[in-house]
Amino acid sequence: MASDSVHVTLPDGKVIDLPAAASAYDAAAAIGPGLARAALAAVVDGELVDLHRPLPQSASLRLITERDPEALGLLRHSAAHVLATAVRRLRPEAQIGFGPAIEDGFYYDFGVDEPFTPEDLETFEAEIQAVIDADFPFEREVVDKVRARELFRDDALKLERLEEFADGETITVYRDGPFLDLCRGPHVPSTGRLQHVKLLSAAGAYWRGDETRQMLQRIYGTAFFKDADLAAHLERLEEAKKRDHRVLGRQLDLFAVDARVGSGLILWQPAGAIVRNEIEDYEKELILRHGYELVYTPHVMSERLFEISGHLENFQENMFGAMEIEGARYRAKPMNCPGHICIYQAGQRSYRDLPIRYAEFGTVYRYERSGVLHGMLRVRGFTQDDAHVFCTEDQVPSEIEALLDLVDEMLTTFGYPYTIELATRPEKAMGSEEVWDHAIGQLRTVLESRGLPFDVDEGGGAFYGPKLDFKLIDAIGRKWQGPTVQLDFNLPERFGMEYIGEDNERHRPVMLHRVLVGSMERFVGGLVEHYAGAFPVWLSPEQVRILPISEQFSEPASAYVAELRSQGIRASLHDRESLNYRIREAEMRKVPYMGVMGEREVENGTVAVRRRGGGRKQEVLDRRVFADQVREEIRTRGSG
RNA sequence: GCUCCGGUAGCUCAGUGGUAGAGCGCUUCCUUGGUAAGGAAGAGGUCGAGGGUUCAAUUCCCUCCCGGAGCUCCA
Repeated sequence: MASDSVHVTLPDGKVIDLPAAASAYDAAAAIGPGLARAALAAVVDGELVDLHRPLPQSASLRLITERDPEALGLLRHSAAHVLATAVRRLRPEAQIGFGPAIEDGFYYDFGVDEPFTPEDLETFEAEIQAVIDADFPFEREVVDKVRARELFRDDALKLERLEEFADGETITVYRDGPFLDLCRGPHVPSTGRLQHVKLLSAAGAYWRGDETRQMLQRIYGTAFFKDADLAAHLERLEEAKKRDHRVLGRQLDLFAVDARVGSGLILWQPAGAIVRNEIEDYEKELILRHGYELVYTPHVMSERLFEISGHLENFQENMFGAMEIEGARYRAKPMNCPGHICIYQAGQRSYRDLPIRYAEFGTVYRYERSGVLHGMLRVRGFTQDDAHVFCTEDQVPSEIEALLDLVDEMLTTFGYPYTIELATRPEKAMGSEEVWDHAIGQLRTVLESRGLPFDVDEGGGAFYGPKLDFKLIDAIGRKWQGPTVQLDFNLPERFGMEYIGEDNERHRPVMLHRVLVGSMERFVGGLVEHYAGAFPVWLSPEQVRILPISEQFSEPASAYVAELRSQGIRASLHDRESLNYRIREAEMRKVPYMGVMGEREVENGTVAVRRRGGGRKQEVLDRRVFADQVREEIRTRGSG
């Protein structure tokens, strides 16, 4: 065996020997021609690298094919380069920014004088195909800073990035055909490996995300290995569009906005108000059972309160401006916590009283920049299902545990799987690092002791404390902001909160902020998309619609509607137009149950029940049996 | 807030330098129907607001308001 040969260890433990300077591709070829064709890149000693990179003398090797989880990101990153290649061919003057792979695709930022149009995207797509057909190899080159400056002498944005490299740090560039980019890599072997690339949209994006910097034009796209996967992805986008809560909100008369009311302020129509009220009723029942007490606090409060709380100092840019009454300044509250603290301080508290758990559906107002407003999901006025737990430091872990139970029970009711994130100290924060570290440690300990998996969101905490964020996963796999639990050692300090301990001394309580749904507006907006407007029966604005075959049967039908209503079921009568028409109306209105009554039913005391989305299938039931079934479904908050 | 795109009937949208159309919805009438649109007639619009250019502006220009795709931020 020659001393300069290469030994690679494969995942299955098998060792193969190759000539010096052999690449992962050579290894693949040695294993079989099929693998050599399929290989896209390799993981060598744990690092993802190009397929044609020479291997070290001794290495562990795993070949990456399109079946591996790393493959899509790799493909899309290469697709971004192919996009830039195409754009540069057609627009040589375009400055190149960054072009990474992102969750569902990739983007590339360009500095151009004129923004791109939809027609431009079509032209670029055609050129992308040409670049793919040309099958340019992706070639990696290691360069020094001097050489890199020379290569990118006309690319101001790349030069700026270049200066951030430390002296001696490895700088790599990638070339595919005519295009050269400063890039860490790795890439697929050649542009021909890209097959199914689709450009999706173009929009402005600040250079490096900094609004004081130049605005670039970002092109978003996606890429897949299989045409069917691309088609499925585009279908998912269509599906998301169909579920858009703004569209369904209008169709189902759930909520409205009105320029006369103002941007980012929601008008809840009766149907939407029912959904919201059901959630609030459910949650009240839930939290009262879990030892909470309901409180109410004003919407407008003296500005001095927010000086004490620190909101004026830390949150002012998100607050509505002050209003002046008799020389005193008032503010719309941006959070409910100061009010709840004042209620705590309305009396002397003993350790025997703790934990105290105050809950309020508290409406808050926050200034949000106009560009971020979005339907019900991002607004300027919203109602939080807010609660604050005041307890001793010793009680924190058990309170967190109780909250984890509460969150789990609620999210299960709505059919949301979820993930947990632990968010740590942000740059702008109150309180010492020791206090923060201690608080973060407590949250971490509880999660770990329960064996719950979680991610860490560095710097994602609120200014007054670390938090646990729950992310919901909806019916089409998207993530939503869910419950949050925030630990706060700071506000009790600022307000000088106290309780009398067992030792008859004054002690400072710890405070937990928590929301379950977060904002009623956002949560209901999210639910609309989650259920695609077809709410489960307990949440449906209209639960049963009774359709007499003809007006001849309106009277018994109307009597049955009254009977259902008297049992607490939201039922209505629709007796105009043809039956076909009314069935269609009810289906489009997403009413969960339609009850048809004609001669047969009237004679037999039955109702022909058709389920939403169930087509012509019907079930003839005794009227009382049907009412009982619906009531039971409502009572158990079934997800049907 | 910034870049770009848009705002015409309640909704979805077409259209034009000479003050406007469709479908759905709404109203009325006819139809009395067995599981996703029965038929007819009618009402409904200062073409987002203000200013400018023009003999004439919904149409062209400017400013503002509102919405959308993003950037940044976030419950």
